[in-house]
Amino acid sequence: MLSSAARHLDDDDDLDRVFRALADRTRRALLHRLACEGSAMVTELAAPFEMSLPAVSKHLKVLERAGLVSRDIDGRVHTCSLAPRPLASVEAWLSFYRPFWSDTLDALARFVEQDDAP
Amino acid sequence: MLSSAARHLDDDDDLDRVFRALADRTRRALLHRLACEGSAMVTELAAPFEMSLPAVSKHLKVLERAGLVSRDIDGRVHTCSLAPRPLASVEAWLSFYRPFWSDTLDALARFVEQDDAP
DNA sequence: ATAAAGTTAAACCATATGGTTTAATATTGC
DNA sequence: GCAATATTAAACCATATGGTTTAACTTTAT
Repeated sequence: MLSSAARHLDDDDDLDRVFRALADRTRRALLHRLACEGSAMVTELAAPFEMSLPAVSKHLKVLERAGLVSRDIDGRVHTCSLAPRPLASVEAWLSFYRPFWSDTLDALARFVEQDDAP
Repeated sequence: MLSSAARHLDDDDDLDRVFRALADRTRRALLHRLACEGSAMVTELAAPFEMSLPAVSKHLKVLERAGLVSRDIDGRVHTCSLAPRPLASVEAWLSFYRPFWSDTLDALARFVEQDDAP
C-alpha cells in the first residue's frame, strides 16, 4: 500500500492532468461532443474543428492521459468515449470550496477573514 | 450589449484561465491556504513553499488574472484573499456532466426496473 | 537620511504546449 | 497486390510556463 504522502502526490498529479486537460476550449468541446452525441471515432470528432487531424488527435491523447476519454481500438478505427470519473475528482476538490462561494455563507467567509486578524 | 457569440467566447476565455490556474499544485495549495487560514500578505503566503518569492508572486498573479484571488494594496503590503466566484463557474460547467458520473449505472438500473414494471 | 521590508520587474533558462506539414503504420476493400 | 482509409509519429515552429537570480521600486522605521 502506498503511504498517505505518496498517494497524496498521486492525487495532485491526477488533478494537474485533469485541470490541464480542461484548460483548453477545444478539449472541452470534444468532451461536450462525446457527452451529447456519444462515442465516435477520431475522424468524426475532428471534423467540426478547423484545425488539422493530428492536432485533434493530440488533444484526444491529452484527454486520454487525464482519464477523461477512453479509447476502444477496433482495426484502424479508434472509438473514443467520455470517461467521466475524473470529473468526480474535480467535483470532490471543488466541494471543499463550496461554502466560500455560496451566497448564504458570504458572511461566514467574511467572518473567517476577520477572525484572522489579531 | 455583447452578442451571444462574443459572450460565449468570453466564457471560454474565463474557463481557460480558471482551469489553467487550477492546474498547478502550488496554486491549489495557495487557494487552500487562503481558504483555511484567511487572507495574508504575499510574504506570508510564500513562506511555506520551497520556491523563491518571485515564483510565488507570479503564481498569485496567475490566480488573480483568473479572478480566484483578490488583492488589497496597503502601502507596501499586498493582502491577498480568496475570490471564490470563478469556482462557481467551474461548478456550473461541471454540473452539465454530473449525470454522466453520478451513479450512471444505478440510474440506468432504476430506469430499466421502471420500464419493466407492470 | 539611510536602511530595511514587501513586492514586482527584468532577464534568462529549460521545458511544455498547441499548432503545422509531411511521413509512416495499420487495416480494409476491390 | 494495390489503393484508400484511419490514425499516429516525427520534425518543426512560435509562444507559454515555471522556475531562477539580480535589480528596481515603494513604503516604513530608526
